Amino acid sequence: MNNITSNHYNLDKCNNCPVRDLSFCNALDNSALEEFSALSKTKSFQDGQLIFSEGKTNEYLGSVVQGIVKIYKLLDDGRQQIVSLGFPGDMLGNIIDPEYNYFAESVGDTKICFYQVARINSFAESNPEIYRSILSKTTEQLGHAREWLLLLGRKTAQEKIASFLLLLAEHHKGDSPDQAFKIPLKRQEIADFLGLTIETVSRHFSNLKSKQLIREYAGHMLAIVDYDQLKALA
Amino acid sequence: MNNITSNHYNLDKCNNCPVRDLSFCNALDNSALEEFSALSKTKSFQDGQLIFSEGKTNEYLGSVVQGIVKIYKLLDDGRQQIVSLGFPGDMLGNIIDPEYNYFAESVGDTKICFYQVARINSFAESNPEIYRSILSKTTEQLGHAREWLLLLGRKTAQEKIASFLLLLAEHHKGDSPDQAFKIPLKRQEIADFLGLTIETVSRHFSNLKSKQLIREYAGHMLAIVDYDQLKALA
DNA sequence: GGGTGAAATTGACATAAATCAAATGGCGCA
DNA sequence: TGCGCCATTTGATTTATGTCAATTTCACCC
Repeated sequence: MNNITSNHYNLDKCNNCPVRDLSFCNALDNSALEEFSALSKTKSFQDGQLIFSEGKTNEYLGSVVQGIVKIYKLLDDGRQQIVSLGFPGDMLGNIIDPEYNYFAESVGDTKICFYQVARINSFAESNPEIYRSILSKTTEQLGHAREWLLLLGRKTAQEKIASFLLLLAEHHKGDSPDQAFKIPLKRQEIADFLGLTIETVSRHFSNLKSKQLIREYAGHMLAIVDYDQLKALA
Repeated sequence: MNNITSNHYNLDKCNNCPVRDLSFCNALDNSALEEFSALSKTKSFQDGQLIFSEGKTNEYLGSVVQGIVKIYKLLDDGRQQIVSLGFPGDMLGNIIDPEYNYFAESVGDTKICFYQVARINSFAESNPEIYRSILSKTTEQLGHAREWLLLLGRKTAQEKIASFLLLLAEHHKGDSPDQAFKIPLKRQEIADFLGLTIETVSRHFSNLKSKQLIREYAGHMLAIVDYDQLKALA
């Protein structure tokens, strides 16, 4: 990420820039959006690929175009906590801090659209409303983080799992109600997102299956059988 | 808070507005700061007093002037998680969401400076840099929230307590190194901040005391005896 | 100074989740 | 088809933290 401009990353000029469809830029009018989009470059990442690291110079602001990105923190002994999942449309990083404070890694294959922080700032001189857009995204992320504080600090393992499944379901609302979807995270990642161990995650999945609240098939396809009852557990 | 403009709250016009000294407005030049400050009103709160509630219309953005404010979320059955502590200089609330998403309550006696969100927005028409200031504060809060996600999700009770004490110590750096300070939170509040029970908090305080890493006296005065060892536990 | 009530501590015990260890399942690939 | 590698599940056991119940401490006030 810190050498995103170097050739071996093979960046594409982002012509029909994805930000157009993202609330990210909802404060910009069409011509400003055009101009801003021209500053972006998209890049593809494979499953498990590192996107940026804690401590590295914060040169780029990203926007998830496709796939899911996990943002996580590490303790010295390797304990890991995922602090955010970036879905399409979500902002990645910030334009304030001099360094990244997190690790970001691709969950499955992803496409991410990057903007140089420096360019955003100079663009903002004539289009200051860009800051309000970014503020809006950041406020949203703060809300999610605090929701998760409640989950991590006060919910039981079962409640955590139920909340997580409902969160995933939220992101498939468009598809069609009660539609099955693929669980994008491995059990270990779910554990690192919920502050649990892999075994506890597995056991509670089994519980929910035996209670017929969910159904899992064909690898990792998940169907929520009884949405209301699941919600009651969350 | 939703009737902050009504008489019985007895608001003072904030003449020498505290925001002047807060990074909150660091993007504003002097005359703009003057103008902005004139929009503010300070209000005092007593220990335990509710400042705003989840679900109420978000009409005001606050800035903590004096004392500490706890921001928390509740589950239906009363389980509580403090998601943020607001120290002097910290922003309270946001200018994006239509409603408050949290409860805010005074920890000890506090003074808070309020701005109407609507006025901030109209002020921003001629001073758009205000958005960058608020973005900066919000990004900082997001960083703290995510740091706490790591704590809640992955740290042991002992590590949580140690981290908490170091956090408090951070806010007394100015006073003088190794200076004792008053623990502003009750045990129950500490528990609700760390995702623990009051008994676990108490036991680990006792542990740390018997290990001579900290000393507590005269009610709730705390002295960190061995800073480095405490840090090693965090 | 003694009484009152809230807050904090301490003890005994229960339990949810972690840990350790095996077994099973799924999938690419020779 | 079967081997090998992960990921996942399941089981047995331990442990950190929660729960329930006294007891102690402390601030406040008459």
